[in-house]
Amino acid sequence: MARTTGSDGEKTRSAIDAAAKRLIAKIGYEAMTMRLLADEVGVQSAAFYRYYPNKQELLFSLMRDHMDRLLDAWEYESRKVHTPFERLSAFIRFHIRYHVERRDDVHIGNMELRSLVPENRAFIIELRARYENGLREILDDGLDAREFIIEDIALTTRAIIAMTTGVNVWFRADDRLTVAEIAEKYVQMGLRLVGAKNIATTKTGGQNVSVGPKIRTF
Amino acid sequence: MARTTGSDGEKTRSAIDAAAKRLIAKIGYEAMTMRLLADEVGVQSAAFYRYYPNKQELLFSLMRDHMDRLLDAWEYESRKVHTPFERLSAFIRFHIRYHVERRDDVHIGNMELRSLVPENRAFIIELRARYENGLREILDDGLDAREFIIEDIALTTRAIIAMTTGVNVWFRADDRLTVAEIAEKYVQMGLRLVGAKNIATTKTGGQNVSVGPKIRTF
DNA sequence: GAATTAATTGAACGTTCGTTTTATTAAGCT
DNA sequence: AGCTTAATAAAACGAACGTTCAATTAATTC
Repeated sequence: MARTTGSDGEKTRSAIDAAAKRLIAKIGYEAMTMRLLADEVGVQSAAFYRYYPNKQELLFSLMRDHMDRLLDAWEYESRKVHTPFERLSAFIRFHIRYHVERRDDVHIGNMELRSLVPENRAFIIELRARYENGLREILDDGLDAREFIIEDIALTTRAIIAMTTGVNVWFRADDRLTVAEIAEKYVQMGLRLVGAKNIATTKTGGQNVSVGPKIRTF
Repeated sequence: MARTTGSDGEKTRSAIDAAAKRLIAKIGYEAMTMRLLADEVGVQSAAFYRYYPNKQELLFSLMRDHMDRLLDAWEYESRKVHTPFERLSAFIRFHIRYHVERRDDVHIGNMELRSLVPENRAFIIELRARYENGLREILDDGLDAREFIIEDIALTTRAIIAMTTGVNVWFRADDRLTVAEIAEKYVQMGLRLVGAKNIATTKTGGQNVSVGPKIRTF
C-alpha cells in the first residue's frame, strides 16, 4: 500500500502534534518511541519524516509554539489592567487558568527542557525568562507605588511562579473546586504574599472582599 | 580479565548509587544507559547486575531511600519545635535546606516518578503524601489555635510545598544569597501567606524581626 | 486522460538498548 | 597451600531504537 484515500498533509501534521503532546506529557519524550507515536496517529512511523526532520525538532517545535502562544496570550490579557494590584491579580488568574487549560503543553515545557539539545534549550529558556519578567515588572511597579511590601523581588517572583505553576501537579477536573475558584484563592494568597495594601491579614479582618466571588472553602 | 585487584562489593555498590544519582539527575532515567552508568563507575555494565536485578529497581531504590531519609530527618527536626508559628518556620527552613543540600535526590524524586512502574510509583506517592501531611497538620493546628488565617488548608499546603520546592529549580551555590538566607526569606513569605499573627504586613510595619537574622536584600 | 505531485506504506538500515552467559581472577577461609 | 566465595570482564543475546529508502497509490494539474 501507499497513499491512503482521504489522506491530507495538514490533518496528519496536526494529528501528529496532538498525539505527540499527549504521549510526551504522559510518558516523557525519551520514552515515546516513533512507533508508539505512529500507532497513536494511525500511520507508519516513516510518515512522520514528511513533517519533521527528526524527533528532536518535533519536541522543540511543540515547546516553542507553546511559549509563543503563552507570551501572546499574556500580552493581550495584560493590556486590560493597570494598577499593580489589578495586574498582579490578573497575572495569577491568567497563569493558573492558562496552565490548567493547557496542561500537556505546560507539563512538557517544565519536564522536557533537558531533552532539548543545548541550542534549543537556550532558546526556550530565553522565552521563559521573558514571561517571568512580566511578573517581575508588576512587582517592581507595585513596590515603587508603595502598594506592595516586598523584601526581595527576584525571590518573590520565583515564589509566585512556582506556587501557581504547582497547581498543575495536583489539579484534577473533578476536584471540589473549579479552576476559577482555585485561581481566586491563589490571587488571595499572592496578594497577601506581597503585602498588598488592601488585603487584610489580621485575625479579625478576614479576607479581602473586593476581589473575586465568595467561594465555598471546604 | 575478571575480578580486579582492590575490588570491593560495598564500595562498588555505593559508587553505582552515587554515579546513578548524578547521571539521572543530569540527563534523566531514560537517557541514562547502563553503559553510561558503567563508564561513570569505571566498570563493565555487566557488573551492575551483581547489585541490582535491573535498571528499574535501581531507580526505585534510590527514590525510596531518599524519601525514607527525608521523613526521618523531618521527624527528628520537628521534635524541637512546638507552637504552630515555630513549627511552620522550622518546616520551611528544613524543607529548603534539605532540598538544596540533596538536589540530585530531590530532582530525581520530582522528575522520575513517571519512570517508575505503577506499583513502585504508588509506593513513592504514599511516602510523599505522608511528608506533605506533616505540613498540613501544622496549618491545621495553627488554624485551631487562631494563630493563622487560612481559607483553604489543602491549597495552602500545596502552595507552600510548591513555592519552597521551587527553590531547587533556580538555586546555584554561587548565588548572591546563601541557602540559609534564602530559607529565612521564604519563612517570611510562608508566614505571611498564612497570616501568622505576629508578622506585620502594613506598609509601615515592615517585616517581623523575631525570626531569622537580618539579611542583605539585594 | 496523461503527467505530476502529495502522502503514505513496508521493509530494511546500522546502532544501541537492557540483560544474560561464561570465564577468570582476587580475596578470604581453613 | 588448597578451597571457596566474591567481584568482575568480555562477549554475546534478541529486541527495539531513530531513521532511510524504494515502491505505490491518491489527488491534483494540464
